[in-house]
Amino acid sequence: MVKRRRPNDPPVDSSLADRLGAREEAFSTGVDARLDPRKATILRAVIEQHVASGQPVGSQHLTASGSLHVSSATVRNDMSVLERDGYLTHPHTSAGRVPTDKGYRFFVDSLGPPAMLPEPTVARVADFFGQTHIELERLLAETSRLLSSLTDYAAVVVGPTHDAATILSAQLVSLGAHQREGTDRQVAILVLVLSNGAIEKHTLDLDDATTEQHLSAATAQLTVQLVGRVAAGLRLPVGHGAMSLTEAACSAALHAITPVDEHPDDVFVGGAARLTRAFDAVETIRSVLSVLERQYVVVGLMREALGRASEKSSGPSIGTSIGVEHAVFDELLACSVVVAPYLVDGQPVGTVGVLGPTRMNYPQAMAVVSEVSLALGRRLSEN
Amino acid sequence: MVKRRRPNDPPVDSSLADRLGAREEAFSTGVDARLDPRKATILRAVIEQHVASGQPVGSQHLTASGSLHVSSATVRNDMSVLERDGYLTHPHTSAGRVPTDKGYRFFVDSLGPPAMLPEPTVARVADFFGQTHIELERLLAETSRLLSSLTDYAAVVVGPTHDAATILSAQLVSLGAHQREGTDRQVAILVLVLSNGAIEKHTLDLDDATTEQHLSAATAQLTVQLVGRVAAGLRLPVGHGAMSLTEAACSAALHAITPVDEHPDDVFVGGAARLTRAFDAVETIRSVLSVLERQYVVVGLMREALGRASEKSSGPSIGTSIGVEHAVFDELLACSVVVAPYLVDGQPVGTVGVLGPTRMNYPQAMAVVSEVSLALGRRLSEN
DNA sequence: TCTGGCAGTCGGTATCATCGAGTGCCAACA
DNA sequence: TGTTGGCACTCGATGATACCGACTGCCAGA
Repeated sequence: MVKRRRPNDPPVDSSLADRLGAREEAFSTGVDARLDPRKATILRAVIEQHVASGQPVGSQHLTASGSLHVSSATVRNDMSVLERDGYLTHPHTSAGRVPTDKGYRFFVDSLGPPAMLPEPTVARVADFFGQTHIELERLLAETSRLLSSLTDYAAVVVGPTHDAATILSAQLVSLGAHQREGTDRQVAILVLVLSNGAIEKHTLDLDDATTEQHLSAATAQLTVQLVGRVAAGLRLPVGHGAMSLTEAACSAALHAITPVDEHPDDVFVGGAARLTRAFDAVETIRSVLSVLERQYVVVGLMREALGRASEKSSGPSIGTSIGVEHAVFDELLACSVVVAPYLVDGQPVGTVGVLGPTRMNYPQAMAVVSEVSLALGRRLSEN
Repeated sequence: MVKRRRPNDPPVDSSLADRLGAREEAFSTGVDARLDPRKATILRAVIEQHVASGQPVGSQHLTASGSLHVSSATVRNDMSVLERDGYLTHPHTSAGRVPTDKGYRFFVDSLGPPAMLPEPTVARVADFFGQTHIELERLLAETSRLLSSLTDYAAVVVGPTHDAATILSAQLVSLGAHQREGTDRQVAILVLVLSNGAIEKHTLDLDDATTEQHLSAATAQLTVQLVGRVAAGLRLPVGHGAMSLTEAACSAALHAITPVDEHPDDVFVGGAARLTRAFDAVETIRSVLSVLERQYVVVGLMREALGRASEKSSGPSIGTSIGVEHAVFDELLACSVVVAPYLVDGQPVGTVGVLGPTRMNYPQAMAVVSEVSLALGRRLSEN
């Protein structure tokens, strides 16, 4: 029964109160004074225990686990304050405490720079990205698997934007003629190769019997007009009257590289099956999985989480979004997201992230996401 | 209490016994005489009820549902024979009967040609494939969603093989030089456009500083050597000594269009989240979902099921694989698969299918798969 | 060969008592 | 004022028990 108290690490993000004040409406009492050191420690301990065990944690458990040198009664008092302030709840009277989303948010914001990953993990990441060159698409898909396997949550990789990429090649290829609604039509496909290794395509519907000669002429024109230009700089040629073949192709090119909702950036979701372990209610599993099947929603979610990125002093910026914070996606109320952008030549071009239960091992997830985003960026910067 | 008996439809696939004999080892009693009409009717009724309700079905329920004009005692007797012969089981003494995989197999084999689909379903399929042209990949992905939404099971679409397709264009594009392990290397990407609308790509690692001139020369040579040729006819040029750039590119082309295990045909899995409703054990859900994430396994499963296709007189051949029949994939013991090839210009080039619980609505699933495979084939044959 | 009747089986559900982890509060104390 | 030990109270989880009902299996009679 040692009763020594020790001064605990007190770093509390001062913007926390503001950021959460607007969000957690159920809690409007103005008591947003930053937590005192011991309460912060207790909150952290509750979260760590709860994440590890999945069970509500009681005051006895906490004091028994050692690092806290106060009596269980004191812990109880502090916990009830933490509950009043919205950081904890308990499912019923005689149960232990469970962190709220606000509690997790505090926890995440009070984390320092990402912890060191265990050596084997670092090695796996290095091995993975040290592989001989593979297709961009495949690389991204495999990256999502890697992330998922390292964290045991579902992982998302959003492919690089084409903004900074230059067009290396443009080609119009005829797929041949076919009959449609009585008239002869012809379908051609425009293939663009971009400097980031992506290949984008778009079909064109040609309304008259365009000859091969027309197509190769158009391809030549396209080569002049497009190759070497930065993808983001593409503009629609101002057409006067009917569009020429080249103009139509330019417009198709623009479509091909512009992500829209129905044709989003490439998104790779890996390890979704792992989420079955993360939740106990089957209905939750179902709704989360079906959200993950809608790519544009996933992209939106990643963007949302990235917007919440902390501007830490060192290391990459890591975004987190916890439960109610992305309440727009109400199927994901029980989920948290940890994302990081990856940089090619210093510019953020895409994101990687994991999606798991709010009861997530944040430090580990953040460390892994950070490591993988750095490694992926490095890899893509190579050429 | 009407006691009139009526002669029921007796078509029993005579090859059934042989096909199952080798498979269901737990059942070796030689009693493989085809089922008498009433037992067949009872079996069918049990299956239909069980599929509809999910519950074991008892003799009373069957007689109450009307179409069976015998007493429950008679049904009981028949059911116990059906159980002895391996078509039914019951989970415990005081429970009703549940079909075995062998029971489902009998049921499926005794089905006639696919039933007519309800008008709205037919309309949805027609609408879907009547859309203006979209990208091949997108079309296939959306097709898997359509299938899934129509059946409420997970759906799989395997993209068309390139065997019959001709090469429309081949192009080598440099992605620029980069440093790797001290030496200067260069990466180029070979892009093939095939007549079926597919675009295949493969990266080449060039070990010396190849110039743009070399690449365009090689592209010209490739165009001569490859364009117009049938993809299946590609052969590796017999190299004497070091490979020339063109030879290397040809070899890359071969790789690009040859599906191997690590680089399978395009596979699109849609609606996997729907499987959460199909099983009650979370562990089953998890293992099935994680199998669906391994594309090459899915391809193998589809192939297996397609090999089991019935050679019915009319309509497309529909393959089914039920539980133990694909015991190789032991995670899928609780699953059944219904697949059909789709034909382009009369040739089967790919498959569509659904994967659901063995307790599946086979007639409906088969009708939908059949309809969609026909429609997809028609659509792809258009150009 | 079919049928009605009846005994027997056994899982599912409801009820009830018990247990114990955990809280909240209070008085005492540093 | 903040901390602590003690104590009453709450309430879900667990386990025992009984009951119900849906089924089967069997048998004797039509």
